[in-house]
Amino acid sequence: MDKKYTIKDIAKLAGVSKGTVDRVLHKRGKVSPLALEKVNEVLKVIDYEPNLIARNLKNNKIYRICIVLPDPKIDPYWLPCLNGIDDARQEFKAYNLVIETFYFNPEKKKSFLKTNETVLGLSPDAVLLAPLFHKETVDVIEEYHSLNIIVNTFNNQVESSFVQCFVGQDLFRSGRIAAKLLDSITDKGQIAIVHIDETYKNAIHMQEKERGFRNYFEEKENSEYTITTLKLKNPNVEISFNNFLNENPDVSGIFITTSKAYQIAKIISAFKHKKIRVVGYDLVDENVSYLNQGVIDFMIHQNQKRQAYLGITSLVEYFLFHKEIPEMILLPIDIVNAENAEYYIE
Amino acid sequence: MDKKYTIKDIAKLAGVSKGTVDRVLHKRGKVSPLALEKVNEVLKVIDYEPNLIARNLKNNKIYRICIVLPDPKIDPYWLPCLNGIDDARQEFKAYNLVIETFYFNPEKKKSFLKTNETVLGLSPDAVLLAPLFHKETVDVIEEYHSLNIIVNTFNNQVESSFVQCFVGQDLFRSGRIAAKLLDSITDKGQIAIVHIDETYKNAIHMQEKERGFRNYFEEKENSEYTITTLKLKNPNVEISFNNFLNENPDVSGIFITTSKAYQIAKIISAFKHKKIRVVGYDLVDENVSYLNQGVIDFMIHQNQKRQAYLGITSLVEYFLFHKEIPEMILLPIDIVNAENAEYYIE
DNA sequence: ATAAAAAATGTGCTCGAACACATATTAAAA
DNA sequence: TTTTAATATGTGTTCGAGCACATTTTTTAT
Repeated sequence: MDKKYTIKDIAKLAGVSKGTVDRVLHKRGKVSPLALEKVNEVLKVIDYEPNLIARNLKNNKIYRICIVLPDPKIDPYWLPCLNGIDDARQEFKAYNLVIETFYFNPEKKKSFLKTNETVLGLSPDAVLLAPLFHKETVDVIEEYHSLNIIVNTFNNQVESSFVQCFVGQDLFRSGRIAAKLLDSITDKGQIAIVHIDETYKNAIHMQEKERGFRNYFEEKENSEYTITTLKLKNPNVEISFNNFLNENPDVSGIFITTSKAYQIAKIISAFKHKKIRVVGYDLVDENVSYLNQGVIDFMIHQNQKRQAYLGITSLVEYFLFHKEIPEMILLPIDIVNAENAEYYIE
Repeated sequence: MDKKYTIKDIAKLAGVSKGTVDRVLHKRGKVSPLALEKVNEVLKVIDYEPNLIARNLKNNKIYRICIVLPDPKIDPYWLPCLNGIDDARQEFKAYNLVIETFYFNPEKKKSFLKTNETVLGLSPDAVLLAPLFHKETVDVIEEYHSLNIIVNTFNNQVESSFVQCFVGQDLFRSGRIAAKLLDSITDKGQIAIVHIDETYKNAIHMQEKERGFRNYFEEKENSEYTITTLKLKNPNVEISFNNFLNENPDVSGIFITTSKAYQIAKIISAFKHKKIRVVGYDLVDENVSYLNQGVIDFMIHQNQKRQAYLGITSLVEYFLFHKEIPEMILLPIDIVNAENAEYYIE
C-alpha cells in the first residue's frame, strides 16, 4: 500500500513507454493528447514521488557554493559560522558539492570587493553572502545575478530583489526581548542603551535593536524608567562609561547592542556601589565569563552558526531536491542565562 | 582535485577489477595477498568516499519505523510531536521509508502494552518510544531487542542497555534554569515548587526538576529564600493552592514542574495582593496566554517537536547513510518570555 | 497515391555500488 | 601429467530517473 511507484510502473499502468511518462512529468512536449490524458489519469490516482536518489545519481553535476564572510580572525563574531558551514558540508558530503569559504576584511570595502571578484571568477552556482557594505553589496549582488548565480544573504538584510533568501533574526523583536528581560529584572531608574564602536557597517543593526527596545517601553504604560542612549568608541569606552556611571547614580539597567557587553561588564564589576543589570549579545568567551560571574544577567543568542547552516542547506536542497528556497528564514531569538548557556556555545 | 573517486577508478589504478576492489572494501575475502596489497596501496593514497546515493539506489529496502507515544487527544503535551514526525516524514519522503505513529492511553498500562504488541507484530526496523511506564517499558524494549528491532526513546529516560539512543533534556539542569530565572526576578521570601497531578509515570520528571531547582539555591550562598514543595491534585488544585497562598503571604515565586502552570496562573491573577513571579513549562495555549498577560514570567520549552524529529532522523540516517546513532541527544533548554514565545510555538 | 516532413513514441544507455555468477588461475590430489 | 578441487578474479545485471537517439505513426505537400 505504501509502495513507491516508479516511472516504469506509471508507464505500464498508462499503457505507454517510460519515455512518454518522462515527457509528461517534465512537460517536455511531444506527447499526443491521448497519451497525455492516459498518463495524467494514472498520476491522478497514484501518488508519484520521484526517487531523488536515482535522480541525483544520474544528474551528477558538481554544485559549487561559495560563502563570503568577514575573516573570523579579525572579528571573532563570525567564528561560529565555520561550524555551521562544516555541519552542512558534513551532512551532504555524499553528494557532489563543493562548499568553499572566502574571507574579507570587515573593515575594508576593498577587501570585500576583491573577495567577491575572486568568487565571481569561479562562477559558482550560488553564493551565501554576509553583506556588510550596503552600496557595494547591492552592486555585487547584481553582478552575481547577471551571471545567473543565486545569492542568499545572512546576518544582515539588504534590500535587493536579486536576493533569493535572507537568513537572520528580527532585530527589532530582539530589542523588544532585551527590553522585556531588563524590565523583569530591574525595578525603576535609568536604563542605558549602549552602542559600542558603531560604524556604518553595523549601524542599522544597532538602530533596529534600539528601536525595538524603546518600542517595548513606549507600549508599556506607566513605566518608571528613563532611557538614555550612549554611543561609545574604543579606546575611550572605559573612561566615558565610568564618567557616565558617576554622573548617573540611578542607572539600574544596561542594554549593550553588540557582542562587547564584556567591556561594560568589566567596568561594572569594579563599580561596587549597587547592582546594575546587564543584557547583551552573543556568547563570546568574555561574555560567558561575566555571565557566569553574575555580572551579565542575560545574553541574546544570535545563532550565527545556524544562520550559516540554513543559508547553505536551503541552497543545497534547492539544487539536489528541487526544494523551494524561502524568501526569508527568521531564526528564534534565544534567551541565555548562566544556566543554559552551555547549550548554545558552539 | 575535489574529484570523487569511484570503485572503477580504484580498480583501474590498482590494476584489478571492480569486483576485487569491492571484496577488499567489504572484507569479503577471496582476495590474493598481492591484489589486496595493490588495492590497499591505492586506498592509502586517495581518499575514497563511497557514493551513498548509488548505494541507496541499489539497496532499496523499505525501512519501517514506528513511533509509540501517548495519544495527544488525551494529553495535548504530545501534540507538537506530530509536527516533528511530519517534518521528518516530509524530509525523507523520497526514500523508501514507512514512518507510522501509534498511540496509547497514557493513563493505562494495558493500553501501552497493547500498542507495543501491535507494533511488535509489524516487525519494524526501529521503534521510537515514549517510555511512560517504567517496568513495562523495560520488558517491551527487551522484546524489541530480541527481534533485532532498534529502540530509541525520547522525552523520558529509562535505563536499559538495549536502548540505542535517548533524545531529551537534562531535567536536573532544567530545574536549575528555572531556579536561576526565579532568582533573577524575585528578591526574597518564600518560593513554592508546585507538582500538579503527580503520578508514577511523571514522578521522576518532577523530582529531577525539583532536585535541580533546590540544588541551585543550595549552591548559592546567603540566599534569602525559603523553599516549599507542594503536591497538588486535581480537582482540588484551586482550593488547596488558594489556602496555601492565604496561609503564606510571603510567597514571592512559584515554580510549576508540569505544563499546568496556567492553573496556578489563573489563581494568582485573581489574587491581587502582591506580585508573585511564576515559572513553568511548555508552550500550551493557556500558558502562552498567561505569559502574554504577564502573569507567568518565564516558560521553559521542552521542545517535544524536535525530540520526536531527532529521534526519527537519527534512525533514518543510520539506515540510509550508515551514520552512527549517538547514545544521547540532549536538546537545549530554551527560556521563553512573552516576547520570544512565538518562535517556539509549534 | 506517394514522398517528405513533422510529430509521437519507444529503446537503450548512463550514473556508482553491490552482488550473483561465470571464468580464470593456482593448488592439491590422483 | 592429468584431473579435481579450491581459490581468485572478472563480468554483467540491478536499482530509478533522465535524456539521446532510433523507430514508428501521423500529417502535410506534391
